[in-house]
Amino acid sequence: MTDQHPIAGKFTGPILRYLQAQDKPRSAYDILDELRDHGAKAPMQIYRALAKLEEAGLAHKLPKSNGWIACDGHHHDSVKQMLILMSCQSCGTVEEVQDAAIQSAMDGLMAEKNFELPAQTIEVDGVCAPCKDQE
Amino acid sequence: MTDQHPIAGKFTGPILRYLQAQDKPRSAYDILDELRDHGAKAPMQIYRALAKLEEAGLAHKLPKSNGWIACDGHHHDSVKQMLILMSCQSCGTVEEVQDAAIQSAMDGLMAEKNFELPAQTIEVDGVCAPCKDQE
DNA sequence: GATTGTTATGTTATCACATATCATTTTTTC
DNA sequence: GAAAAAATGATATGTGATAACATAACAATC
Repeated sequence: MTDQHPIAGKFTGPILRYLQAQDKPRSAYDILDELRDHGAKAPMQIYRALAKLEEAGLAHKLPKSNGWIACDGHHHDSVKQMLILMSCQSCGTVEEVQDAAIQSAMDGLMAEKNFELPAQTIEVDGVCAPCKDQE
Repeated sequence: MTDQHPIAGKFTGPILRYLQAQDKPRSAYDILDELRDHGAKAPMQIYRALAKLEEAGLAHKLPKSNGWIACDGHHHDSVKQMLILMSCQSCGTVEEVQDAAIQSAMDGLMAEKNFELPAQTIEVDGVCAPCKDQE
């Protein structure tokens, strides 16, 4: 594979590279502005490409704050495992984690409630270790 | 307590009663339309009142889907405990839960990451037991 | 009771995020 | 290479949220 962005679509590659170069989430409209010189003109073009990237697991959407990030590269079990995005309110960075203990507790609760839960991405907003320590 | 809506503000009472009468979340603009005859004219009036209700623990915002619900009346530990809103994609109902096992797993992860996490409201979207069973 | 500070409320305008819809182009498939 | 299907382009609009400023209500102090 010589191509770093093997997802179909005119904008998927540029978007992915742009997101990978960022150290914090970007909005669809940020991306749109960035890709003007690639021919992007309307939000839909960006949202369509982002949907493909997300489906491929190459990008994640922050469900609360509407931003988008490139996946950190670790494999996620997108079928069953909840993906937790730890977002720092101070510096803006986002760390991706999947955690067996949380997963197991969540599975237990959902079984108890007889609630059918597909894989989720949840966002938690706090203060990351470096920001916390430098206070 | 004789007053069912002891929060200051012209719209907090009517909003709370409206939300309590609903069986699914309503948007701020739904509420605005509903409260026209109480004198509401602009979104800010609703958002301000909702912020007060939320701070008082009488209403919750669904962080993903932007809706608002009245609290179900159970006491929530709003200081430390994560509130999970289980939202049914089929019928729209929302169940509020706080779960010790999930809390403990989450606390463990946050301690491990040295991530400071204030109380969170998270929304998970699935299919509730009644909807699941009647399929 | 006039002045000042403070909080609550009203109002306009605008920003930000997301999608519906339809036209056009490209690709696929027969 | 024509018909069907999928992708893309482009316009318009729907939806959620807040900035910014104006006014009113209230309380405290002089």
